[in-house]
Amino acid sequence: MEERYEPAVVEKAAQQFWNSARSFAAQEDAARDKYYCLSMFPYPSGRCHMGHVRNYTIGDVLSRFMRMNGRNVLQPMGWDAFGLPAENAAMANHVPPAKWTRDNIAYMRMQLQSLGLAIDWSRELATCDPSYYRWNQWLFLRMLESGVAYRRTGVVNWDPVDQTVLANEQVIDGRGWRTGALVEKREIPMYYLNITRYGDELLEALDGLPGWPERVKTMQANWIGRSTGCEIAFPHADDTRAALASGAGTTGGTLKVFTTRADTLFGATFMAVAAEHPIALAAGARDPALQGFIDECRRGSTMEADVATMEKKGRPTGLHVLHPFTGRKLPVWVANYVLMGYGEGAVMGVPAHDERDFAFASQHGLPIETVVRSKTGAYESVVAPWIDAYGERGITVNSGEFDGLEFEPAVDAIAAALERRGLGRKRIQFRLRDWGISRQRYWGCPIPLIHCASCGVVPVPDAQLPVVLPEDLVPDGSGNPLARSAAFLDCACPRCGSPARRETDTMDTFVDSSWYFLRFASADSTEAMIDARADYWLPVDQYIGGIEHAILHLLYSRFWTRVMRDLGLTKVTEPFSNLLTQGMVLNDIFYSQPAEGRRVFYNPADVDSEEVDGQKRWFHEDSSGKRTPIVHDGLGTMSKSKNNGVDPQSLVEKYGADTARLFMMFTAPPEQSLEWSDDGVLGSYRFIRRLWTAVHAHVAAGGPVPRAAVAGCVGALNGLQKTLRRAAHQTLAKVTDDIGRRRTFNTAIAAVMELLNAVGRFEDRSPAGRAVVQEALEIAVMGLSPMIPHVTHVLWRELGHAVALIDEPWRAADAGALLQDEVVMVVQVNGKLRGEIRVAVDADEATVRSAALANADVQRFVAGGTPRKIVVVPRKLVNVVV
RNA sequence: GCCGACGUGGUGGAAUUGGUAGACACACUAGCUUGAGGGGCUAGCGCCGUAAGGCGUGGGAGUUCGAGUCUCCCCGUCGGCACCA
Repeated sequence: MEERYEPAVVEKAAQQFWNSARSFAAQEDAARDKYYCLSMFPYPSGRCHMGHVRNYTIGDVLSRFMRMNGRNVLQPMGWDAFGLPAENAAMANHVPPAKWTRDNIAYMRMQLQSLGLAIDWSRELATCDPSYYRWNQWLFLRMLESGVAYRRTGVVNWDPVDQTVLANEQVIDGRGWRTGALVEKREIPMYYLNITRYGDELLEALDGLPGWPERVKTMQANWIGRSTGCEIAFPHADDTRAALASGAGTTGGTLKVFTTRADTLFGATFMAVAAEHPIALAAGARDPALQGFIDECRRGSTMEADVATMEKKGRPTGLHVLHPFTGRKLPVWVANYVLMGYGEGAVMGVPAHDERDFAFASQHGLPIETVVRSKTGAYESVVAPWIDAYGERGITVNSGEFDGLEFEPAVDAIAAALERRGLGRKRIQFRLRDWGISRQRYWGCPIPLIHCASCGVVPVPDAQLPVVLPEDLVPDGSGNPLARSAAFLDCACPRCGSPARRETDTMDTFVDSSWYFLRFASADSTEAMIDARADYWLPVDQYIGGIEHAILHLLYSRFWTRVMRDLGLTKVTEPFSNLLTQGMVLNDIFYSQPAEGRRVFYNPADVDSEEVDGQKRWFHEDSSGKRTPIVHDGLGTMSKSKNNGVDPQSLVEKYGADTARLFMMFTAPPEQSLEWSDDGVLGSYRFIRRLWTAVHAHVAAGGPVPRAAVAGCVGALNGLQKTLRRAAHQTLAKVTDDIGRRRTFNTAIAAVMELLNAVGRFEDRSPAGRAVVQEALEIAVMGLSPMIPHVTHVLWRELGHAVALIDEPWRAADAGALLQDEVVMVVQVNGKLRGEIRVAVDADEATVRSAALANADVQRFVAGGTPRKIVVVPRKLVNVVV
């Protein structure tokens, strides 16, 4: 055995063994329990960062652990290969997105392989391969047939200078990121998937997912946001009716709203509608000032966070509706915080009992009328000046025949009365909205439709799938290059044969990632989207990915799997049995903002700082010595777009993959977010080297001790030998529990470090002593092997084993080795630690009490007082209360 | 703004079911080693205090014999908010 640990040599040898033995090629085997372990596939951004190392090492630790525990493990890998960054890179470098993407995949595949992951690479897929995305298209057509997919208009960000649709990420402070032009909202036709149809099921099924973190289930439940409320119709007053009849031509006679607080209906003093609402449009047509306000509302962001934080603005339309019970005329306002896409595009304003309505009414001098009082308090007749809205549920007042009711009876009574008049009813409403999948972008899966002048929108026949995306186009930032590609556009109408045009919109990349986990089970199938092998492997037993996917990706995947189930393609309903949400790896974000054009992000490694008047300033100095002042924008997830990733490659080259893996697993538990720092990498490296040295010293001193010889001397160990053996088996039990149940790899590693420290202090070189050391080293090596598979693979051989470590069964701790005769208990006086006692492990409570009271330190603090109470926690603690 | 989480020594973290706060490491300090460069070993290392002891888990209150852990309020940080993935 080499005395020196050489990571490059060790890692090459181990990887060559696994490759030639095909250790990680997964085969369906009905006789064995399968374990499908999946880490979320990466976007091929160019280079891996430490977040990837964390994600894939966690999956690898679990895969290797489960394999050694007898499971038939599948761990595949693929590439989420469509998306916006490829188009941005294409614009910057004048390279087609396809080439950029495939080059990135090649480099990142090499990086992942250098980490020694136990992956079945024969199942690798990329979502930009026609053999993959043809099934997106195929299923989309099935969804159109079943009505799950449908067409309607939706709102997008429009850059008027580039004449192009912008992603939310490309809108910065309301302006296009390249042009700086004020962004406008624009309504265009799009395709939607009817996820709300599955809203109830997606919500209720969360209870059947015990392997998911509570926080994720809570977030999903809140996102779906099922609420019971009332639809209420406010009849148009004469002025509104007249305006609509002459204006937009809309009739219908009422203004509909949805509310969860029908009990406050009598407190409604105004109505607020979205800028795009028919009443707003009709009023705007007659009032240029109002039209100006409506136009202003059209600008600005479509993002909920922006809408929720922007200044609330509104203007009166001059039109009115009638209260459904009192007939009172209520003014209709246009408000920028009411969005057409949510609910009915209109809300009733109840300032006394809603924060936002209160702020709006206060600002515009609208009446505020109390209709709910608290259950406990007296009637709170609140007169001006108002302090705040009373938003709690209470007892109705000033509500005519509905006075004196609690929340639920009030809602029920009001809903029933509305229904009798034909002006409303109870209704269930979801916060969840249907999923718009159309993207006006090139680098995505083409939507398989054809536009024909005579037949309209015609689906591409299955036999003509896939609609292949041309891979040689280079986007330039203005519009979709597909729309300028005659080779793509021109086709014949499948129905009438006349010349027609292809749809140029592509699909949201969330479509690609909503079913890849199913495809891995039948990755080579050319005949079908998935086949019977999916029923063997699915559901995914352990899914691992960043907490940032807690809602969208996971919800879309749950939805998509149900659609496939309902089409008879799979028996699976829930795709992921257990979910581990990995915490984000954070790093500083730095950018400079030129007077014109887009922000430039700087990697933290390229940023310097100085103190000026006690204030820290950041700057970037280029090779010519020119300094650019830089803004520090806090901490954020490592990403390509923020240019704050740390490439693991230099770490791997310097210390080896095992050190990189060990460090990421040791530095924090997996679910916790982590501020990147490489302090401590060296410590992980030194630990591996200590492990190597310990095995080397043991083997050099007389060779490995065979297993039979170890077993032979267990019955006749002396005290110190027994103690080390107990420590070894306690470590094994803890490592098994920490990996298998708790998923706290950091504490598993710490436990092995302690064991190795104990081995280092153990100086007994007798045959029995060497046998105990052999066993302790085997436990250390096996226990760490899921984390540092390469070095442990080699060390296992050196410890005298012919079978490769990855093919060994995981050992169980010997219960006999764990037994103890005595325990140390701590004694508190009034809750403060005062002493220790040593008692037999099975001592009864009376013995423990008297031992505690007899302790000299305890007596000093009891100081003649009488114990009022003595609390005994068996085998742990005694608390004497004086 | 809304939804979800997190906050413990100089640093990363440990404390698994309400029961010894700081395991295991990093950094630092001192010493040893005639293998100078990220070497090895030993010792020290929460704060105040000579000590006895006191204080201490973002801040404030509460429940309990006992709170890092449970409850309430506040502050800060991170993730998500539907076209980044």
